[in-house]
Amino acid sequence: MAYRKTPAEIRRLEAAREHLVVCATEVVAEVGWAQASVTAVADAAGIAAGSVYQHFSSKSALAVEVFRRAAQREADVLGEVLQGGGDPADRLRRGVEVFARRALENHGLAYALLAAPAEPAVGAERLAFRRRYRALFAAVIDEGVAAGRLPGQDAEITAAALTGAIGEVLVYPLSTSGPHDADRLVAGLAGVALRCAGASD
Amino acid sequence: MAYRKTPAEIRRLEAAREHLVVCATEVVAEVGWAQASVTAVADAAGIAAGSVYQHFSSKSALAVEVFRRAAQREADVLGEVLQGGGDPADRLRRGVEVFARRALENHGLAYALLAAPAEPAVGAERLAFRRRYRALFAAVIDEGVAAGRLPGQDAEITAAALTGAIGEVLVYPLSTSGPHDADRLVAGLAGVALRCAGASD
DNA sequence: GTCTATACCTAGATAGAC
DNA sequence: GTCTATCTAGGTATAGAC
Repeated sequence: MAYRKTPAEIRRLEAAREHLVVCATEVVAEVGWAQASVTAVADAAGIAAGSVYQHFSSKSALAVEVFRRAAQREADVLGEVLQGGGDPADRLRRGVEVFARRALENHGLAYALLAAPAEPAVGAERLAFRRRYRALFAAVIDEGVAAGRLPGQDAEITAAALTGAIGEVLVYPLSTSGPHDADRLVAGLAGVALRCAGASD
Repeated sequence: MAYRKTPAEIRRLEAAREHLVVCATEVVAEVGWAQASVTAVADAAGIAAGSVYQHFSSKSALAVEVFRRAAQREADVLGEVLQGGGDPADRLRRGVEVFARRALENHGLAYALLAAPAEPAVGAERLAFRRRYRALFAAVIDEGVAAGRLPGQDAEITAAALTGAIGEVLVYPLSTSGPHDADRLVAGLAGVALRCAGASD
């Protein structure tokens, strides 16, 4: 019994934890938070329910980790597009398009992140990330206003409205497995988002 | 023991049920769905937990009734304003203003209706009512487009965006008890809603 | 019809064998 | 470290006295 963990042990543990998070994410994407019990997640990862507690102190802690990972990826992608160069209104359009496309391509996970019923800890995380999305939108709107490309407005309110609008427009398609015309939806959403910010085009 | 209930008995029963619904609504507005256990609700109504089942077959049934009553009131008020006469864009603005004011005046309940974590049955009801709000908005937008007052657009998408935008803009103020500048918020929200629909003004 | 007391179920968390 | 088996808590729903 080593006094401290060997590098190999550490790596193996981290890999196990990683595997657990990935499997849990898949379960959540498929059945939602409410049905993603510790047992279900452990089964998916091929370990015993009790072993989950080797990696996370509680079910909530695992759920929060799952949420953060996935939401962070989307925030990164959105930020990348919104903070690029060129016309702010154009960046806004592309940001909305990219966000919507990714959500539609991965409905289960997107629905879980945006709207699915979840325990309080995940709900709090969701609020936090919505604030981050909002901040990203607010920044590009402020730029557009400063550049005279968008009319004067309260960027915080517009950004919140954008966040809510995108979520709501996506939720119905996301919550059904039936086919929907993605192109039409994405174009319509981008249009309404631009109008929201007052882009003339 | 009467063969069938006397009118007085019926009235008393309905009053008791009514009282239960009202008290449950207050509890939900104060502590949210998750904390509104049968015990808590019964305590608030001044009856025993078991007696709740004299009026509702399950906790879910009671929760759904509470949600429906409150959401219906808002839908009625919103419909009243949106379906009045005069300029469609003007009606849209007033509808948003009225909805937002009422929500801000009654944050607890509004937050419960719009966003608070809830059991699946209530979640389903929430989706249903959002579709109704959306339909109300879509109707006035279609009118505005037909009258040439609003630019051509997919009214369903715009209506969904409005529903989401209003909810999101209100959620943050609603979830905090701290003071916020209601007038500024309402004006900003009305502005973004009009832009959303493409109203030039 | 309403109360008290309790049965029961679900799901998270833990203990101890291996 | 991981599994099996179990404990526990919280909350819905029910049974039986009054």
